[in-house]
Amino acid sequence: MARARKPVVSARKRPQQSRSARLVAAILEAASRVLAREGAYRFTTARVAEAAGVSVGSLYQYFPNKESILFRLQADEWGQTMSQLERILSDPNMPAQQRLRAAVATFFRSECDEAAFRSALEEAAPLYREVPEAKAHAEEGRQLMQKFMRDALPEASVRQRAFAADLVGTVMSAAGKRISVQNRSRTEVDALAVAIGDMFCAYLAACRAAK
Amino acid sequence: MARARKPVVSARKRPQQSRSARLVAAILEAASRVLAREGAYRFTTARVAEAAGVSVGSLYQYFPNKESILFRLQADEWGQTMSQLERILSDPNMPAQQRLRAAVATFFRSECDEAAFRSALEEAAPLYREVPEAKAHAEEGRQLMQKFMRDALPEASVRQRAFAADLVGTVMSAAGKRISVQNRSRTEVDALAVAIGDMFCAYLAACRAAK
DNA sequence: AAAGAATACGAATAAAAGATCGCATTGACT
DNA sequence: AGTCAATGCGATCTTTTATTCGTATTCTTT
Repeated sequence: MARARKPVVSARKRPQQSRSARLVAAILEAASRVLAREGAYRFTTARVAEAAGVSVGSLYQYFPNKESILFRLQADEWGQTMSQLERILSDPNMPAQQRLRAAVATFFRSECDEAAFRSALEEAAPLYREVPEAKAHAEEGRQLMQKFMRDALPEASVRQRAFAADLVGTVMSAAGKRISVQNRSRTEVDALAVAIGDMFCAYLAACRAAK
Repeated sequence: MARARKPVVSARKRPQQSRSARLVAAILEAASRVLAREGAYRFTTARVAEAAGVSVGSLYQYFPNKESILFRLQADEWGQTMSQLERILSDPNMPAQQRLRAAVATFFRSECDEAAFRSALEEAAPLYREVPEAKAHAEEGRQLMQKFMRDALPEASVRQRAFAADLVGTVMSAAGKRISVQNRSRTEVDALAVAIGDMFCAYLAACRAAK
């Protein structure tokens, strides 16, 4: 499963004038359209440039390679999702269980709403998964879930909490991605979100009871 | 996310002599090695032919295109996994809950044991997902899980059983795939399998109780 | 061993894709 | 207006990839 070259995704040049900032924005917007429409295997710099109404050369002024565009899309998406989930999972005005249910529902709904884009981004993951920045994201997600578990399983050991966080995080993320691939109706997705939220809560309740 | 050409994976020619049967076997074995080693994006007919010690031309005698090789690998894998799960989930000597736990454990373990191959096969899914044969597989999986639910939720309506089957099937399959990507230790995977089995059982118990 | 079918070969073709570079254009600043 | 840096362009080069086709080899059957 080894990818050949060492991965580079850091920006080649920083846009300084407003037109170049607009250009970068146009590229990213076009890239997400191309990705959603064509899928990861047909995502090419030429197609992105054309969709953005820009030349390939301009594209390569600000992105060192096509992986860096994909990674950028992923990073932006990740940032939004994470801040959303962080807000929900840390909300002090709700009991932990309710927060978890809300997080699942929100996450699933966002996966469903942009299903084509999200599932193509997942398809493209092998192209950027190896870069260090991507691993940092995964770590960030783990942290967030562990922090939540301090509220959900206050009596549990650190080790137990880490395990529960891993379990819930893995299942939630994997199921969410799967849902984006299957592109289902909102109704179905909402029902699954409720059921999976219930499952998590039942699991956590059992953990607390086993104490 | 549209794939361009209409997909064809049916065999071009049937091997008649023993040497050609061996050739096809060598190609498939080499293909799984290449896929595991290089990943889906670097899976090429040239690399497969070389790994098999065979010429590209020979490869194209029996496979119409590279997608058909990937699909064949997937179909073989699927067949094995399905018959394994079918045996476990239909075992009349075990209570339903225990069967489900065993199924999860077996599935996760198999995903873990050939992690590189399985996760690359998943990466390659967009290349063959559209062919009708692949959809038949998904349907087969659904049927199996619904059949199991007749034992697990005997009092439930068909609709409820279908939903439970969908939920359990989706989560199990998605989590299993995710696990193959993360390539974890057997110990970790077994622990996750137990926990997810517990979650499913708790969910089913709750379904029965809600009756 | 001769003949015909099956099989294997791999150089060759064509298409696609990634990335670059020299030149043209634009903007900022004096 | 003039100058210089930043920006934008797209033809072009190189590599990779999928697939084919004419020919050589091997098997089977007589």
